[in-house]
Amino acid sequence: MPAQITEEQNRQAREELLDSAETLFYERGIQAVGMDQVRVASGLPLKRIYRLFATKEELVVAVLRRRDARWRGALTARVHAVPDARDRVLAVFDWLAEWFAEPGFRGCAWVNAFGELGSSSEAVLAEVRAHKDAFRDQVAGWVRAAGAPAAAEPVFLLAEGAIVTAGISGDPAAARHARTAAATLLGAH
Amino acid sequence: MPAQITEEQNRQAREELLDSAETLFYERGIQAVGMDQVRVASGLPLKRIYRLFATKEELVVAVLRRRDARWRGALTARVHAVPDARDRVLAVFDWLAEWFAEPGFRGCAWVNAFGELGSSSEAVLAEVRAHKDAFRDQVAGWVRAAGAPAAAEPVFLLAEGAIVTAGISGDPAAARHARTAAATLLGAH
DNA sequence: TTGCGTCGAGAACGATCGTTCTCTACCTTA
DNA sequence: TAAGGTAGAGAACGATCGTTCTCGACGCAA
Repeated sequence: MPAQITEEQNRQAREELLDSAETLFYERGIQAVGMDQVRVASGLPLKRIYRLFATKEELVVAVLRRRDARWRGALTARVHAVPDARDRVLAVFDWLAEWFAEPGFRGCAWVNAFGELGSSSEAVLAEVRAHKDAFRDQVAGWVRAAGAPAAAEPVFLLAEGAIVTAGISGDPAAARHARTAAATLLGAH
Repeated sequence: MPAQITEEQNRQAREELLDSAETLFYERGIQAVGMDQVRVASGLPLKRIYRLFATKEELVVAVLRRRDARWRGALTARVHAVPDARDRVLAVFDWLAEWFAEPGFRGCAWVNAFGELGSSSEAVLAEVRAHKDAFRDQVAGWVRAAGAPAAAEPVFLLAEGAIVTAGISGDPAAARHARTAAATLLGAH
């Protein structure tokens, strides 16, 4: 064991830290999780955690940013596996349905973060808005490619409504209803 | 001033307390507001606050419950002022648009509460679910009356999506987009 | 081998939280 | 008028928070 910590070790510790923090924050809420619980879950000394992220707020932002990349990346992969442009839009809701059915699904991490910190942390608010804008742009691109540009915003709103509703009610059926409505808005085939 | 507090005084103090707490909770978030700030804003002694509500959680639930009655009451009044069944459904989105444009609009108080306390307070979670179920039932009733029962859930999802989107982005335009989509889902006139 | 610098483990700090307690004043009733 | 009980004001309590500091251990350069 070297006395100096290598760059590679830092990257690995960073990932483990983000893994632990993301799980805890999503399960229990951000404010409900203390840095000491993050320390226990990650197995990293508090000192090391604070060397990687100067404040809890920075850690929260990093968690959200990495989750955004993974979440939208998975969505894109799933959608791009579908050839037909119209079916691609509907695949968004199929993907949402699977997400809703996952054990431990607790709604949208960004909406939850907004509810917790949107009014007290500018950095978190900016991260939440960046994620939503990016998601909206993705959806809009696929809807336009399906030849129904006017449906872009409504389809995005249906997705948002389904996510928040499934999160609160715990019922994944919202994805099905949103999918049907999206199909209607895209126009008859 | 009597030494004993009358029932009427208790009711009035309760309302003032709920007014102050609701404003603070909505503006800054529930966890971010201490009971001492509630005391200052309401002008009531801490002792009296705790005689009206045994815990902060009880106060939060009472705030949400009263807000639900007022919020859905205002919505109903606005919708019932419209005679045509189809226009009634669209009036929901007109009402939302006005709400979004109000200064200090910060999204859905129940969704925000869910994000903050949904995982740690059973009572708050139940209150949030009760509100969303009631709102969904209202919307569904109006949509069915407009002769498009299949559109009930999609219209509800559009409303939810518009609320959460307007809250995060700060842009009231979501109501307009949702309204247009709802009109389409209700069928051509 | 001897310092030097950085590490991990965990105590400690100051602030703040929800909640309760103390104490004084005053109204009510006999 | 005297006694009793309840009010308000605010200190106090114990817990917990994010963050920092202490301290002993250990790898590395000289």
